[in-house]
Amino acid sequence: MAKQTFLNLPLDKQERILDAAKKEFTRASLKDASVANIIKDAKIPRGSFYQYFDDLEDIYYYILEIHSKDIKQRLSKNLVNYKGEIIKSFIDLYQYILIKVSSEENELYFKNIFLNMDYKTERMFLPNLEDNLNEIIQLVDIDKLNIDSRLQLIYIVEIIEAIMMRNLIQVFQRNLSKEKNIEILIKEMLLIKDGIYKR
Amino acid sequence: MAKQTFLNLPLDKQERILDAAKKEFTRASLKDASVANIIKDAKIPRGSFYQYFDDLEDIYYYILEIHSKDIKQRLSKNLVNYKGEIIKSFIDLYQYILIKVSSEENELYFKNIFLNMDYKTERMFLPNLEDNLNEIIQLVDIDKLNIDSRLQLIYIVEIIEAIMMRNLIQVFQRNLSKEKNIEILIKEMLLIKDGIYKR
DNA sequence: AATAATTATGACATAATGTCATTGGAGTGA
DNA sequence: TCACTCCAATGACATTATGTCATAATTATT
Repeated sequence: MAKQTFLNLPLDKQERILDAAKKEFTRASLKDASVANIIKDAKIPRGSFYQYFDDLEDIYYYILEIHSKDIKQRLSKNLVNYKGEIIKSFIDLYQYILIKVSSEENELYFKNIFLNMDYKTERMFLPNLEDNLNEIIQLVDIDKLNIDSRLQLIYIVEIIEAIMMRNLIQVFQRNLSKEKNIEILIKEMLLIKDGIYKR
Repeated sequence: MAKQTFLNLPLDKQERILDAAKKEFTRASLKDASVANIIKDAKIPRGSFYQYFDDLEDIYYYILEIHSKDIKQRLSKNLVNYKGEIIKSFIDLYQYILIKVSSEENELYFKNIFLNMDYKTERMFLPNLEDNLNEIIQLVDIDKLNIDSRLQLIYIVEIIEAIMMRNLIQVFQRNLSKEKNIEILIKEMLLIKDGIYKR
């Protein structure tokens, strides 16, 4: 995940390389992108690239992490603000993500990311077990939830995140408005909140 | 999706090629697999391969479809057998898939498929909007469901399939027993059936 | 037997990957 | 000032892959 050599570089050079890589990942999926295009654009020799990163994947996930760092933080904040209300916290998180991925500067980059989404990329992008999810679930108010133990919160979070990801992909696949897209997300959230079977 | 030339081939030759390809996709992900290995194993010249398939992806999805054809059919059958009961139908489908993907001959192949799962592959593998899902949702009994229109069934099916896929991936990621895995799936299904919030 | 249609073949042009030996330069200590 | 150390920079290279294409071989059709 970015070798020390890269991190030692002057910031403007780092930025030049990351910009070139982001440009390439805006043009093509991870599968179709090439190191050649990145180094040409960033004006660095081929050997240097491999001094900085293991390979394409390495820089791909490095850049993605830069863009998703605040998403992971936002969830904890929401849980505090909404007093452990999990559904509200995730709906707010979704709106936050939606604004972020459809911002002028990032839209085409994210379009490419989401149209080629795989499970590994998803794990990098959303809060997950490997990072701070364990701390996060401590913040959830489970009194109103239909579970026997805090452990089962994992199931709920996974379901919610699956729903979020699917709806995000729809943004770029269909040409729905942001409003309509959020409307559907909220409908689905309520569906699993109250149950898909009638009370 | 497999050119006519391939389909004209004698069946044993077709099979030889498909076997070689499946072997390669058991060894490596779509990203890491190579045409070279397939043609070496199948003992056909390079040119022939490209007479039969557009490229690696082409044969990858062709093989996957062979293995998922009956899964898609099974869902309709279940809906008939279970009189439109959607949750029961999907739980049965899950058990059917689980047996299939962990069968002696297919286990390592599917392990590779699932550990490298992406959304495109998922759409190929599970019943989806593009194929007969529209007919399928006609079979669902929506009287007990918490929706206003049959259209919204799509949301429910998507949520259920997302849950299924995540649990299938777990089979190969963690080393859970099949029994424990199904137990968790059923728990999650009941969770969304009754709602994640207490009644 | 002649001709048409289809399939088989492997050499080739092209492009990509990751490595490595060497060069260059900045900082340090004597 | 010099020698030395430590990184960073560099691009040629071996290797491996892709997809194409002209031609040969085989099979079908008349």
